[in-house]
Amino acid sequence: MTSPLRIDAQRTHGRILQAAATVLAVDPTAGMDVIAQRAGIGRATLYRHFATREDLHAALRERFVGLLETAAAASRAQADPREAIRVFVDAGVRAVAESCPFAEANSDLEVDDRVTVAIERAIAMFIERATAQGCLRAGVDTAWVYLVGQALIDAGARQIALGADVNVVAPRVADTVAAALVR
Amino acid sequence: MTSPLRIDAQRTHGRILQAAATVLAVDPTAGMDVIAQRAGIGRATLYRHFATREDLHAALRERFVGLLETAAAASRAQADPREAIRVFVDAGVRAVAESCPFAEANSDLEVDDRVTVAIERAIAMFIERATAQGCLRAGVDTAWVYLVGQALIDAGARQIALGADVNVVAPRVADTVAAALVR
DNA sequence: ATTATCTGGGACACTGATGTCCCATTTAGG
DNA sequence: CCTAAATGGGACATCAGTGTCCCAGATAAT
Repeated sequence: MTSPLRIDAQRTHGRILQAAATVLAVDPTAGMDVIAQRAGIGRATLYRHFATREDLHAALRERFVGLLETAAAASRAQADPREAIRVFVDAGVRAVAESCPFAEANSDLEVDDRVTVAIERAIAMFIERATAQGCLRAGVDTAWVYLVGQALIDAGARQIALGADVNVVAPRVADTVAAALVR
Repeated sequence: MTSPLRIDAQRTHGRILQAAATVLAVDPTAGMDVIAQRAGIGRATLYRHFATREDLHAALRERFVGLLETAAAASRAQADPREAIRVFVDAGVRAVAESCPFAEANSDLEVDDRVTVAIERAIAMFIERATAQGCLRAGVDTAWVYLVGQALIDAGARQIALGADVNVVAPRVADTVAAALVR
């Protein structure tokens, strides 16, 4: 039906996503004009690719879901719970950093079942293995892992959007989360 | 010069601050009408007490600064670094929960020197003592303490605004931050 | 009881962000 | 080279949030 995008249009599409991710990570209320400027294109062109701010969010979210599900799978493959949480958080930081949209009034994510499902499965498996191994800190349950993980991942991703090096920040956040939850 | 407020007006003033704190903690972009409604008053009355949204922010920030400086003092009094960070974070969660929403595009706080000064002094002392005692985790510096502390304090405060019990959340956040930074 | 203060609510102007449309120009692809 | 697709940029309507004003009614203070 729809003919494939011309290659320059595909590039533009990607540039927009990238720009939106970094801009919105720092200021979730930034206007479309700011995003367009960051992407180096006109505002009208931005609207040709995403008819609505909400559409742009959806696209970002879609990319995020993919990255997150991959991360969850990689995490599951780890036998050691410490390593599992580390892998998941590391990937989570990268995912948020280049797909943004946690910040946008958390409401966005709760809408998408796939996100919560992927996260909660990963957390459940982590807790199970950590409990079996007796290294889970007292009082840590699913909700707390979720809270701590989300808070630190978001903070790390913001640093990256601000110019910090992903390969420094991501592992560091992962270590910190692991330290916070496991002894 | 200015005659003191009538007692019902004082009550209203307090109700506004309280309402603003809880509403903005959940959604920093919430409109003045939402805050007024939460406070159980009319929008016009809200503007009689705070001529500008920025004025309301300033008032919240002022309350926040006071609570934070008290917290910093209490933290300094603790000899054990673990206890010092715990005390500071616990008070920090309560301060954010009932005063100022960090979230509001972090820019707000960076403007106020007193906040950063109080925080950085507390952190510096913590790091110094923890280093002397050799219990600081590898790679933890001032910036990282700041990042981790802010992220978890904000997350905890949001839970409280959402209805969670302060006396459960605050100590828990404090323990988690301590675990994340000290071994 | 009387007055000054406080409040509720509606009407209004203003501003900034959103989304649409159009036209001239550039660029990819057959 | 030639056509269709993509872009830049400006003009425009719309809408939501902000802040102002006014008036009638309620409430505290003396």
